[in-house]
Amino acid sequence: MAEGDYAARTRIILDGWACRWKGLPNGQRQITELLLPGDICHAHSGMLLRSDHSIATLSTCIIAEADPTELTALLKQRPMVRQALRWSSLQTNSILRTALVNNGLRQADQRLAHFICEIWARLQSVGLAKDGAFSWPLTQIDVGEIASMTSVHVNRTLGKLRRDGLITLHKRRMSLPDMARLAESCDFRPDYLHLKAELGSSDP
Amino acid sequence: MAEGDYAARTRIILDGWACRWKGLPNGQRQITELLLPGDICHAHSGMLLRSDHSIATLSTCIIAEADPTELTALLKQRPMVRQALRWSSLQTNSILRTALVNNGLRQADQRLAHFICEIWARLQSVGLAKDGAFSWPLTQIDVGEIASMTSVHVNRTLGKLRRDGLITLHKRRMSLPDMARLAESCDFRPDYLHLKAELGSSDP
DNA sequence: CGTATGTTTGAGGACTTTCAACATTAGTGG
DNA sequence: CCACTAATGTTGAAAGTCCTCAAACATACG
Repeated sequence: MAEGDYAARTRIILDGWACRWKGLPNGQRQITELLLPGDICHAHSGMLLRSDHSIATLSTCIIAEADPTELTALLKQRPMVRQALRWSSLQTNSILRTALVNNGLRQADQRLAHFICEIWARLQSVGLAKDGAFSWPLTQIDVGEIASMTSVHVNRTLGKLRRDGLITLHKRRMSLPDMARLAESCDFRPDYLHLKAELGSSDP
Repeated sequence: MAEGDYAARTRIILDGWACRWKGLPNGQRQITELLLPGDICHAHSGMLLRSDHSIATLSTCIIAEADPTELTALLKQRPMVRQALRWSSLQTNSILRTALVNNGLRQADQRLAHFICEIWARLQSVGLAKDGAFSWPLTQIDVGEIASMTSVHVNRTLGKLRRDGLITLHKRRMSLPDMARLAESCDFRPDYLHLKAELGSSDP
């Protein structure tokens, strides 16, 4: 989907990684959010807003598409589904705010560490991270466009995290030997993801 | 309102400027959004989420508070109000994404220029900017916490914009002598605010 | 009118970028 | 299955942007 398009159907990522991004006339790009398996793509249905950003896949993906009329019906009948969509929008909001803090305040090493922690937590919550290890399809260029730094500096910074024994990254696979130390190094506190506790409270 | 609080009542800013912000243990702060007159404060009602950020005023403010039960009733009866709230949430989203691009990709002068343009556009849309001039209650420290830079660098950068004849800032009043050149200097395109066109389409 | 808050300016240093070259990996077609 | 080409990763040196520290100045508030 490209910037300026009218919001398309609601989609859900079943497998693979995608992202939302915005570009500048000079060619620079900024990835604003990662879309991981289980994430909802557009919940704009019915608002007829022009999208202000683009969406792209970062790996091969399997994506489910919701039929608009059925979705509307579902939303009328099932308040919990409506609530889930609203929850998703608030979580997105919260993740965006945290990204702003992360990219704005922390410097390279802590910034990447925090980003890695977030991915870990999100994948963990959908069962895709076992023993602190998970698939990592991102190139260093991708990471640069997420963390607002050049791929060269991403490379050097990942090297530092490696030398510090905080991460192992090989063949598109990331593993975190010492999760506690990594989280502490960048003050990662997963509250902002609203993952466990709130999922429980929305059960009844 | 402070981080960790449970989301409070829905409020609307009638006059003055406020903001949402997050802090780091070392004392650094990042302002993630400005709340201008007409903006809605929390539309989280009923979700019982812990807030992941704090809210503060940046000037003296006049704020309206909505009665939770009346608001719930209103939302049931008036689909347009519900739509307006959803629209507000999407706009917030969009503004956050643009801030991420702005702070991440542009450098100091263009970054501040773009920020100033955004404020102008938002104030303009609620009738608070006449002839490209408007109230500017922010200190340079505030601006630094918005744009992720030190107040010293904000000072030097504002000086540059002044010398370039792009802004005039005196006694808490900002005016933009050459709006077109300012907007062009930072590639400001207000689409992402979804201001005019969409307000029209939600009229019927 | 004094004190706290905010602005302005200088010099030096730190982090990050840029440019460039080279090594490695992944993808494609024979 | 291998060979070849494009994409990605890695490393060095130099330059820039921005930050830190510090002090002087202006402004706002009680």
